[in-house]
Order: sequence, then C-alpha cells, then structure tokens
Amino acid sequence: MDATPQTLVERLAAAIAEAILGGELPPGTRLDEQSLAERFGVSRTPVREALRQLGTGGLIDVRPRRGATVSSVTPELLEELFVAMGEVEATCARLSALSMTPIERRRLADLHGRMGEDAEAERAEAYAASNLQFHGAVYAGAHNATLAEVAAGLRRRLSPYRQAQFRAPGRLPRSHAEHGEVVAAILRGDAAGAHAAMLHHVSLVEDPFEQLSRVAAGKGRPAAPARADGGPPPDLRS
Amino acid sequence: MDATPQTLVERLAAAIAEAILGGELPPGTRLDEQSLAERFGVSRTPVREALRQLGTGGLIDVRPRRGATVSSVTPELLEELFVAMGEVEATCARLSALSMTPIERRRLADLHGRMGEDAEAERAEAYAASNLQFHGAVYAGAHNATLAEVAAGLRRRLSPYRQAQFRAPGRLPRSHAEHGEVVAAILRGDAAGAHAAMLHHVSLVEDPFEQLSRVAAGKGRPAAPARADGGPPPDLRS
DNA sequence: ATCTCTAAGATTGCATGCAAATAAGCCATA
DNA sequence: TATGGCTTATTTGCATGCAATCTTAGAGAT
Repeated sequence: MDATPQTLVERLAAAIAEAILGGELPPGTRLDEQSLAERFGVSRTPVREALRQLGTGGLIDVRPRRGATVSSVTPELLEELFVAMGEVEATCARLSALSMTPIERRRLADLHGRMGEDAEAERAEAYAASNLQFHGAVYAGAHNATLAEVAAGLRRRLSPYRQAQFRAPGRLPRSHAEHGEVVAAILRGDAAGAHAAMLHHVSLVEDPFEQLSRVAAGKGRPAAPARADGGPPPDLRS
Repeated sequence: MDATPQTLVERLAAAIAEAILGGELPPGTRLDEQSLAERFGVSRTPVREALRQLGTGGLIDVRPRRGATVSSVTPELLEELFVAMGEVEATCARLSALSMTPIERRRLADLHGRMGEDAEAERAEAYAASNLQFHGAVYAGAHNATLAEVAAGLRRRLSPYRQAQFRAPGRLPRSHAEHGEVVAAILRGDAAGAHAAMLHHVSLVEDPFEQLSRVAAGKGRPAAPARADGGPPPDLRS
C-alpha cells in the first residue's frame, strides 16, 4: 500500500502498531515515552509524535498528562468493530456493483476463480493472501478512497482476531462460496445483492468472545509470536 | 462532544482545524511550523504534534521533509467525500432501525416533531442546529461508536461546503420531509427503508462543483468570515 | 487495619538548539 | 530569454533540558 516510511516518526508509528497488532504489547500496556525511546534507540520527541499519530487510529489511548496505553479491547468493542467493518465492506461491495469498470469486474472474477484452487486444496496461507487481495479489489472497485481507507483500517485493526479464521476445517471452500455470491452480484450490477452477500460473508466470524479469549491466550499471530522478553530491538535509524 | 481540550497540543489542533474549516487557511496554504508557533505564541514542538495529529484526519497533507499544507479539495474529492458520508449515514440509519431502543425512537420522533416548526417558519439557524442533533441521534442510535465517529468526522470535514444549504428557499420544509421518511422507516424497524431514505436525503446536495466555487469565492461560513490579515491571535496558553 | 495526607520519585509537556535536507536566489552559459 | 549548476537561506527532523503534573510510597491519625 504505502512505500517504506521515510521519516523516523513514521517508522516508529509503524513499529509500535506492529508490536501491538502482533501481540507483543498486549492491551492495557503502558507506553511510556522513555522506555519506547530507549527500546528504539531514539529520543522521546519522535516517540511522542508517533504516539500522537497512533492515538487518532484508536489503537492506543492517549490521556493528557497520563501517557499512552494500548487500548483494551472489550468483547463489546470487538463486536462493534466487526459490525462496523462488515457494514463498510458491504457498502464498498454495493458501490462496486454500481461503479466497477468492465476491467475491474473481469479482474475480480479472475481472482475469484484462481482462489478456488487454493480453497479446494485447503492451502490456508495462499488463500489468506489472496483473500486480502480480494477484499482490496472490492474496496478499490467502490472508487472511493475514503471508504476504502476506513475499511482497510478496520480490517487491519481486527487482524489479530481473524488469524485463525481459515484454520477451521471446511472454512476455505465456504469462504470461497460466499465470495462467489458477492462476485456474482457485483458482476450483474445488483447493488442490494452485493451488499447483502458481503454482509453475510463478513459477519460469519466466530463469537467475538471466543476470538478475544484465543488471542488473549497468546494464540494470535502464530508466525510472529509475542515475546515479552523483548528481543534485539530493531534499529530504526539510518 | 468532547470537553475543552486540556493540553496545548489539542487546543492547537482544534484551532488549526477551525482555521482551515472556517476558510481562514484556504486549501494549498503552507503550514510552516515557525509561523504557526509564532502565531499562537508557542514553540514548534507542540505545533509539530498538532500537525501530525491533524494529518491522519485528511484535513492537511504532511509530506516528509516538506512540511504540511492544507489539503486541496478537488471537485472529485468533494464528490467522494459526499458519497462516503451519505453511505455511512445511511448505514447508521439502517442500524438505527434495527437497534434503537424505544426511548431513542421516541426521542428521535420528538426531535423531528419540534424541528417541524422551525422548518415551516424558515428559521435557518435554529433548524441547522437541530439538524446536527438529528443526525447525531441517528449516529447514536446505531449503537456503534466507530461508525458514529467516522460519520461525524466526514460531516465535520464537509461542513464548509454545506453552509449555504439551508439558505435555498423551500429547502427547510423539504429537508424536514426527508427527515420524516427516515424517522418513519426507523420507527417501523424498516432497515432497508431507513437506508434508502437517509441516502436520498444526504445525496440531495447541490452540485459539488458549485459548492466548491462558492466556498472558494469566500461565501462559506458567513458567521465567521475569513480574514487573511490575521486578527488578534488567540492566546492558547494558560 | 484502613484512610488521609504528604513528600519523593517518575513521567509528561513544552522550549530550545543543532544538524540535515529542502527551497530560494544568483550567476554563468547556451 | 531560458536553462543549468552552485551558493545561501529557510525549514524540517530530532536531541536535550527544565518545569509542571501525576503517581506512589510511607507516616500519622482515626
């Protein structure tokens, strides 16, 4: 999406966000500027700017004179975020049905077709990657960068709670079938149908309570396990 | 919505945003830190943090090593923002139809009833104020703070281009009638109807091109006229 | 034992300073 | 006159320092 950040502040913001999304900084963690500055080998000033930037995204809470903490995600908030993402994605699907160019429609159909193989073969990794592409195509097809940004932000924020989604047996073919409904509606310009199909697809996640407890138990993001010991700090300078 | 900001940075961010929305800092204006710092009588540090915070909202563009500028609003972007706002508001209306409590429904109906008098009497000021309340009630009724925040942010960002909306003769009764459709659908729990009615209501704005040219001509925000001479700078300290 | 008040420590908020990068000005050249 | 390269000036990025505020530990009173 965006190129490698050029400034230290942006790299810091990205690194802190990644640490939070990756589970390394669990909800409730106090983010004191000094520690973060030492951890990344910089001064407090860029850390402060990065925290301020992250604060607007909802990932952290910044209370005046009290510092920043990783936002704690209650089951209620998680439910709310899932609903919001579903609604915004459904809206994008609706607009895509109305606004996609013939080329975009064809590319979406092609992508969907290719995903079928990975779905049948239960190749979860490959399917997950293509899944991101698929939803990104729907965002783009709405021809509305503002909505696309909101949708992508919500999807990103919820990513820790969607990791194990494709692990459930039989979930891949089912997901692919649901995608098929979305694609079909978009291709025939059926706005209401695309909306309904996407809402149905995105809403079919497990119980938020269960999602939350699984992540809390440290089962989120298996590829980048949390390590509270704090491994070698990445050098963000240069 | 939010109480008076406690920190200098937040007051700065609010002041700069207000200056932009009020037309005092037209699109394209370079926001160099030194000038802003002198204007508000503070140092560059809090200004930098305020700019970074504003950057995430789309109101200003911050390019690394090149400083910040007030985002220029092209007709295309304006159209996009209007569409996004309409869709999100329609979604809130849809959810309101499904989720509003009986008390919320009653309050919405009451508010709508009271607005009828102002609409008939063509009291634009009073109606505009109540209009904000009305849409706020629909946001709240969706019971989804995330969506409500997105909707409120878009509405706020578009406020300069909606100022003269209620000036057009006959617009007030018409707006009230459209509100009536929304209220009726919400009250009877008609999700699709509420969505459609709200989309219809919000989409009925003038041509974006015209909106843009009117604001560019300095006719936006008549209550707080732009003054390029820079009047007495507000003291944000204390 | 619990609560309150106090004081020390820790942390944030903001100002200042310096180095690096960008932008502006200038002159030479085509 | 227009263009290219060089010098100067402005601006941003980040580090450091100090004051104000919050947190926390502990003594004393109830």
